[in-house]
Amino acid sequence: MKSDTTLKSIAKELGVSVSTISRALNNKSVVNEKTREKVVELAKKYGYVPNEIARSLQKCSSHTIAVVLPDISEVFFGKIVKQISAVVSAHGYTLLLADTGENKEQERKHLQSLYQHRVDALVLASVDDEEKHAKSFADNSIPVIYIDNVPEGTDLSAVTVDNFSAGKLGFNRLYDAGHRSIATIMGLQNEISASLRLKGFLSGAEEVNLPINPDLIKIGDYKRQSGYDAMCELLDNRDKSPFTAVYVASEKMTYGAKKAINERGLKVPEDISILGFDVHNDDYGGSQNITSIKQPEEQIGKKVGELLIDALVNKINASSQKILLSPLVEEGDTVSDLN
Amino acid sequence: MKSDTTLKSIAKELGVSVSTISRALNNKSVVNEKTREKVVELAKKYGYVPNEIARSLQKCSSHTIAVVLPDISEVFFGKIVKQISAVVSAHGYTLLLADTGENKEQERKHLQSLYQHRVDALVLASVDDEEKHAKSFADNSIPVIYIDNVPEGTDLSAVTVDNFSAGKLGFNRLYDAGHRSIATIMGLQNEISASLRLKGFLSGAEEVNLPINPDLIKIGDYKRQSGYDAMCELLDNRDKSPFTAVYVASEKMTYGAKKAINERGLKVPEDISILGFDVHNDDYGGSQNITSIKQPEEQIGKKVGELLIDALVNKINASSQKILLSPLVEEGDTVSDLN
DNA sequence: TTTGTCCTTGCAAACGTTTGCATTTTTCTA
DNA sequence: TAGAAAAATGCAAACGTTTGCAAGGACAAA
Repeated sequence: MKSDTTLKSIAKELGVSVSTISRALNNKSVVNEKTREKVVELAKKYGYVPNEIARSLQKCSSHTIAVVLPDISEVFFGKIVKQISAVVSAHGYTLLLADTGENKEQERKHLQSLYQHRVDALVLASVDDEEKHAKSFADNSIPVIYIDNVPEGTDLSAVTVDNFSAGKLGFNRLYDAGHRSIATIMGLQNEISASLRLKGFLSGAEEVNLPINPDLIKIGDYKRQSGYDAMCELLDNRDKSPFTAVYVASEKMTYGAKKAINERGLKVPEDISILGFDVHNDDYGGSQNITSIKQPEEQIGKKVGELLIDALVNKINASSQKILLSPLVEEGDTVSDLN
Repeated sequence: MKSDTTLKSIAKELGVSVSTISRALNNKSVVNEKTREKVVELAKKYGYVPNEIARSLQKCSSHTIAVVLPDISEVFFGKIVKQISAVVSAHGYTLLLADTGENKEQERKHLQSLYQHRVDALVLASVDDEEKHAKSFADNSIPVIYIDNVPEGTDLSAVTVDNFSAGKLGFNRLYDAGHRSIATIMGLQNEISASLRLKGFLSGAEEVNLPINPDLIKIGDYKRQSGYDAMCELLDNRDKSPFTAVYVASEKMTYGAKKAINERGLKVPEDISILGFDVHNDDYGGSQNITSIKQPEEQIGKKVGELLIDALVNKINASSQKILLSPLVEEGDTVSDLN
């Protein structure tokens, strides 16, 4: 590969015009077969690699898709990115990745920079309460797809797990197993996804006319420590507010909660049942698989990729698609059946 | 933000030349202060965003860094990417990410495509046994930095944990705790990093004149299942080839091995001590923290970022830097002290 | 007033492509 | 063999910047 070989240099060597070289290499329009052969041969000899930047400028398309995430080291996002990459790279697109560190300001900076790079599309897991920065991509007809945290009432497209259903499914899984005193540890309620999960959970309870003791609802920040702390509070209050099961709404909080239970010498699921959220048992070191409500990351990533290809390659401009994927129950050994 | 506002359109509106607009906005060369103000004001009014593609073409620099990995959903890589992103984005660089799925052909395709995008640098965790594809970046004076798996005797730069030391450190940790029959589960020996770890392990044993029973050396493929399988074999042979501790050379195999032990009703560390590798206890759900040899991901990523900035921004062209970072022991509760 | 200096601005080329249109060459038909 | 149709090629503009060089104007010193 040589980056200093250009259409021009090949043209000069061959004594033909640049246009001919371009056409020969892109085998689009008609070029004399003998000419083409000579061109191709020479291009190979010199290791010609087209300059995508020049191409982008000319075509007004960078063949590039921005992916903006709060934390790429989270397995959840990693798996999604992996799928998106697989789908779009098959169509010649490359990912521009930005990690915002869950910081609103960083997110805005990255968006600005990516806009400057004239990305063809944007996939965004936002931590920003304002939508306008993402919106301005769409205003310039750059497709935007939200994942994970979808602003309420947005016009933009989105692919996520159905968080309301996930909350309800969690409640039902425990209720169906005979649990009637159910605690929960949910995420920060200023995030849409978290608040939907709680709503779903409560709605499940309401449907079966089971009152939920407010003392059994704890809020954490998704980190392991907060799951641990919340669980400790629940356990401390167990005399006053007893419970037989807990639904923990994030992977790391689930681990923290389990740790708190084990530390007190209680057994899972004999003493307390745990239903986790999005636990990656495959990657996980426990001897016991945790029953959990799973987000279908592979599906999310794949769907995002497909929407992107639809928009960019097939030029289908379905404005504002809202894809809600169903959560699943992944069975493990941490929920006991009281029936 | 508007992408259809260009230097030209602002120039026309203001009745001055494009050059002046460019200079005013880049506040490089001298421009009349009043002119600059007018330009800046108009640029803001129209939401002008420079076209990075045009800029790249002109400057022969895309402000873009390629990161090519076998599996972005691995926490190890995720953490590295996060750090690299943090360092380089502060200097205006953006990451182009490619996930090869541990597939040599995919890796080559991605490299080709990234080369085409004229990235300014390449960070590569390779699964390719041939070095030439990466080499051709360097041949065109594009800095290349290997991470994780560094080809033996390469001319290119590299930042990794010192795998030999990691192997030795693992042995010593167990030996110092009084263990004398030490098993190990290592990675596939065609990968340099894995073979170095084994060499380090054996070298540690040799230094203290402790013979290692070859039956106690197992090879896995880094996945959880293979750790489980290898451990089962070790346990099945325990009568013939007894051992009190095992050093498992990857995170997921560590989990698998622990599971195998627990399933047989054996206790860690009372019956068997486990020393893991690169276990992320923070993210991990076990009630017991696993003692392990840690790769300093944050350091790796940070160092890679710094080398990139040195090369790209500070124009220090130190050819072929080999950075070996020291592994650490992260103490947990899975190695018993026999002294 | 002249000369020279400095400040500000414009011109035009360059970066490497693609592509509509015009032009040349070839091939075919009558 | 002329003429037309078809095929192959070239020309030049365009994409949106940056930047070396030159030119213009203002102003001060002589």
